[in-house]
Amino acid sequence: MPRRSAETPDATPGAAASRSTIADVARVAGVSKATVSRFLNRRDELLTRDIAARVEAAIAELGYSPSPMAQALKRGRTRLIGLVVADVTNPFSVAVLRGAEQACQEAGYLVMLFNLGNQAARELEAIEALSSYQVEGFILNTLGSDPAALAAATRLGKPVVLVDRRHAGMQSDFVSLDNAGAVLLAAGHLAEQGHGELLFISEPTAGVSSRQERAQAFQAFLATHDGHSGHSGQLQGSLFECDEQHPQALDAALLAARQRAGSRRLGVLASNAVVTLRVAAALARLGWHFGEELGFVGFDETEWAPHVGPGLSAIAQPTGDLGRIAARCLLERLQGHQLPPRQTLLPGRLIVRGSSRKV
Amino acid sequence: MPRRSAETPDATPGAAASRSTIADVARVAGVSKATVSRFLNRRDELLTRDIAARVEAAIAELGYSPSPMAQALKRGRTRLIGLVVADVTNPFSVAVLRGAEQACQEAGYLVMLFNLGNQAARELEAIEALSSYQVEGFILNTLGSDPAALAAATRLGKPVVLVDRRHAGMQSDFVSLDNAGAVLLAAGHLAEQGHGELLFISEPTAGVSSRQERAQAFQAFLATHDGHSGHSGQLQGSLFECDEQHPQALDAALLAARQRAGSRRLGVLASNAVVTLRVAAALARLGWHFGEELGFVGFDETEWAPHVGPGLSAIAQPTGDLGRIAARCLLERLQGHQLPPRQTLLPGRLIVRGSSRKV
DNA sequence: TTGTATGCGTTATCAC
DNA sequence: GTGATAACGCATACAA
Repeated sequence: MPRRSAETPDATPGAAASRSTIADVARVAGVSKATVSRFLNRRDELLTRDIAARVEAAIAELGYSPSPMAQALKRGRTRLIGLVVADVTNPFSVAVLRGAEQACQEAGYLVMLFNLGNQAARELEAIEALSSYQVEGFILNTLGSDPAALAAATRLGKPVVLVDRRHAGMQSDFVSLDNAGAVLLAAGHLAEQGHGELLFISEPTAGVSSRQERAQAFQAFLATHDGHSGHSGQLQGSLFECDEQHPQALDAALLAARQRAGSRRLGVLASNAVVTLRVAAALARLGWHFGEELGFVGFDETEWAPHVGPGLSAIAQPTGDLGRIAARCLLERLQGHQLPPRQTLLPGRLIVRGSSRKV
Repeated sequence: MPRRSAETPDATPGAAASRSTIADVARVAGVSKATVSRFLNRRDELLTRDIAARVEAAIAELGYSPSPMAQALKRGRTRLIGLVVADVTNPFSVAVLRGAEQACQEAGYLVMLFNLGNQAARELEAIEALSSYQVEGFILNTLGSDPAALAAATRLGKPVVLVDRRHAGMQSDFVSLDNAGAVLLAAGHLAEQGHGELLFISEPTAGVSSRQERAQAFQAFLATHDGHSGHSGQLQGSLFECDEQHPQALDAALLAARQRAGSRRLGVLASNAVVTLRVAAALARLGWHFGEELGFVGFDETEWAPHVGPGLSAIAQPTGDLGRIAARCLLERLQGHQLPPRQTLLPGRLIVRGSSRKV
């Protein structure tokens, strides 16, 4: 079948108006494909002025743009970055995504997103799907529970940057909030505001590194201050993992903590926004109020934090920067820089609202 | 340079372990490339048992999987769907994304996401970038302000499904909430709960169809009930567009509405979650409270709606279904079904909480 | 039933 | 400076 001539508008619905190719441009310009290709890739060197002009005109006339697919096939470079996210519903992940996307776009890369929908089992699948599309590197914000996934990526020789969550035995670059510092910031603030009994509430750790780090930092904080008497006498605290399935267990944990507190004030630290919402639900069931029966600080700043109760104090993560830095980190490796695995830790910012202020 | 032999593990870091190709499989299995290809695509017909076994073994040994890029180049089919979103930060968009993604995945398609970051100017750019990767169709949840964008998609003969927002002069399938019905539901509820003065608050319409539809439906509701005396005397209402830049204008609008209400109760209807947050901020400035100085219903159900004030009543959109239906709609067209443009309108669901209940 | 040859749209290596 | 031509990895018409 002869190629459809370029002049034919081809209004036939359904019959995709086949994109014009480099061959079409060459024919219209009356030159060879090689010349067109040269014009495109190394337009400055070795080109007669009038030939360059003709090629340029032909490209404009046909609205030609090269096929990244074919280019990828030939060059082995796709200018594609694979971004795997545990859950797009998570605002933290989305914020990171935005930062990464922006940095990639500036560098002429396109981001291919794969959403796990919190199914850890799909982690390997994601990496394979993405790498079959020849993405040049990965940004991973996943559970990190499947070692095979990370192995697959490195086996393929593709650089990986991990965000927020480490993977077991990883050799990759890593970008994250300074969890230890952030916990200190929050717990210190609660103590300073006169909360003598602290409760750290987390999702089930389930091997997620950031959750572990935050819990450990909290324990370290307690150990440091144990025996010391703070602003309101003895400082003590405990940890609780709140399971989605058993909300009443959270209620019980809160009641128990209040009991332990006695005359001291109870301060609660929620390890992320999901936990914050669960705590809010628990308070509603108990008839408690933020800033009254308990002081509160939660990880992750959200748009709704100012409007719940007296305003929820929060640890804001530099999400955009995390994404941007992760992307830049990856892009540097793509340039071929041989560097040892780097870790970048960014500080959190405490935003104080009514929920944690001394009455 | 001779191809690296398959047995070499090639641990050289940085030197991407080149994926094995169909040629490698053919060589290992001792057959031709065509045979391998046939095994892959039409494995049932025409294949000697032992040859099939050999090919299968070779594939397993090499961990071979075909390159979608090369397949796309050859077949013209990529199994890629382009999804353009005005703003990934918008929970509505993300929820739609999830539904669409799931449906596409089930059909063996991969979703390529392009985020506009609310820059309308990038709409055309998005469509061109995506279509250069040969996506087979588009799901668009964009501003719809750039007619050239939609034109570009249809010019390329690629089917398009619009979600939530219509485009000017569109010929495409369209999936959305039944905005008129939803407004009736919300306004009717407010009236029924004894709110005699209604205020509809929207973002600047700016040509976004869903905003227009909601505003018009509200006006229609007022027209219908004008003169009629409802549960609390005369029913009246007005509309206000709240600009992000001038929050104090919103405060003034609320005060004015309260004034007009006189002894009647004031009911406020927010046209989306962003507006709801702005109203919450305004109430904080005015010292008002949801459910007291005003009754409230907002479009879009959010995770935080139950925890703001006495709980915010909301119109929940069937976001997951919207995405799923949009994807299925597109996939049907991809199968080659020639159908006229379809519109699918899904009903909203009213969730009543403290903010709108009769005291 | 299997192998050979060709082309998808590019880029790169040669000649000219 | 420019033009043939051979790959890249795959699918397919055709030959055997």
